[in-house]
Order: sequence, then structure tokens, then C-alpha cells
Amino acid sequence: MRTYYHPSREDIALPTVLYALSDPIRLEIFTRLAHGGEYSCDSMFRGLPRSTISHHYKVLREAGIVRKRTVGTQHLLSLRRDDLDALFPGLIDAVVGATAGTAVR
Amino acid sequence: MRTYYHPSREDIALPTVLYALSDPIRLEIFTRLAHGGEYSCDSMFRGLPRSTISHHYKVLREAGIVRKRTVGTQHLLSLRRDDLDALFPGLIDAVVGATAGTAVR
DNA sequence: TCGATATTTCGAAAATATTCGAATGCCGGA
DNA sequence: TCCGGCATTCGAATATTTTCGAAATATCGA
Repeated sequence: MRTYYHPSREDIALPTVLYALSDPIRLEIFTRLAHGGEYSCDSMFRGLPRSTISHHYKVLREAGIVRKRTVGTQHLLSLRRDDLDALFPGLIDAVVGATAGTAVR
Repeated sequence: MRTYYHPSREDIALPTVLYALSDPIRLEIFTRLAHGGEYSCDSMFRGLPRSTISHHYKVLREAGIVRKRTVGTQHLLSLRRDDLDALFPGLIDAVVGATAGTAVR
């Protein structure tokens, strides 16, 4: 079973997190995950090349936003809500709330 | 008197805002402004070249985070808190709160 | 062990961002 | 009108990011 690098909680830095969320595709992945549950990578996006999506998963994972585990042949993503809420209280909710408006684009 | 481009409220987009805040220098400018008041550009940073700082001001201004007005020979910066709070409730406070911790780096 | 499925990694091209020194623009006062 | 102070803009070097196709990796089931 394959494992991936995940930063530990104390290595999650705010600028890195903000950067990771500043891309529309990543922001969309983030908001979907924020509504709960784990997603298979495959199930999230169609129409974009796999390698592009994979790149964005990596950015989110290395920023500490997302946790990834492998189950069989699938890779499941979930939000590191526990860590993010502990480090940056209110941030996730504010971002998720902000994307609910029209300003996301 | 010189005027600068400022996006109108409805043109402020979340990814752009998050991007602008994802640079440590800009994040620091942001948090200083978030504590209130207007700052002369000059008074904010010493030790870095003016042109570098000026570049970051521009990014913040064009993202809609900062308002800039010219008074005589000085340029004063202030946070567009009214717009940001209206568009993204809780976001400013969450980011400011997050920088209070050690995770800013 | 072979093939199918799910996803990553590599590599390279194009786009974008950062940094700084030098040159420039704007304003007020002598 | 010329000068000095404050800040921006230009231009160029460097670095980083984004994107995608092709090749590679990992796992499961027949």
C-alpha cells in the first residue's frame, strides 16, 4: 500500500494554505470536501486531464489541507478539518461560506 | 492628484484575494492594516527595496484588499474591510486570527 | 501472471510571479 | 520654476507554476 507525504500539524503554514486555495480548481475540490466525506480522486473531475488534477491534489496535500489514503486501487481524499480548525479557527468555514456567493467565479 | 485602479466590490474574487494574501510580505501588510488605521507606504517597511514593496501594494490593491489614496506626497493604505466583510463574512477575522499563532512563519 | 483500473510521475512548453536597480512621475515648498 | 521627498513604473533576470501527453506504478481479479 502506497503512502504519501503529509505535513504534520505544526508544519502547516498559513501562506501555503492560502496559496493552495487560491486556484479555482483547488478551491472547488476544497469546497466539495468541506461538505463532508471522502472522495475518490476519479469521481471529482471529468473533462480535465488526470495529470492536471493529480497535480492539484498534490498541492493541496502538501499544503496540509487534504489527507489521502489508498484503498485498493482507489485514492480517497478528505479534508484535514481537525488540523485546520485547530490551527486557523474559523478559516475553513469562512472560505466555504465565501464560495457560496457569486464571487468565486 | 493621482488615482489608482480599484476593483469595484462585485469584481473582487475569492481566489484572487486568497492569492494576494498567500505571500508572507503581503500577509504582514494585511495584518498591520487589519488592526486599523491608514499607513503611509513608506512607514511600513524598511530594509526592502521600494520597488519590491510597491509591487506588493499593487497586488493587494488590484485584488481589492486595500484602498489607496494620495494625500500630498504621501500614499495612504487602508483595508477595504467594508467590502471584504460584506463579500466574505468572517474571512478577514479568521486570517488575522490565524496570523496571531505561530503558524505564519 | 496477465489485463484492467486508478492514479501518479516525468518532462517539456508556456505562462506568471518575484525581485531589484534605474528611470520616471507627481506634488509641495522655497 | 527648480528641487527634494515619496512612491511608482520599467525592464530584465530568475524562479515558480500550470498544463498536458506519455510512461510508469500500484492494486485487484480472472
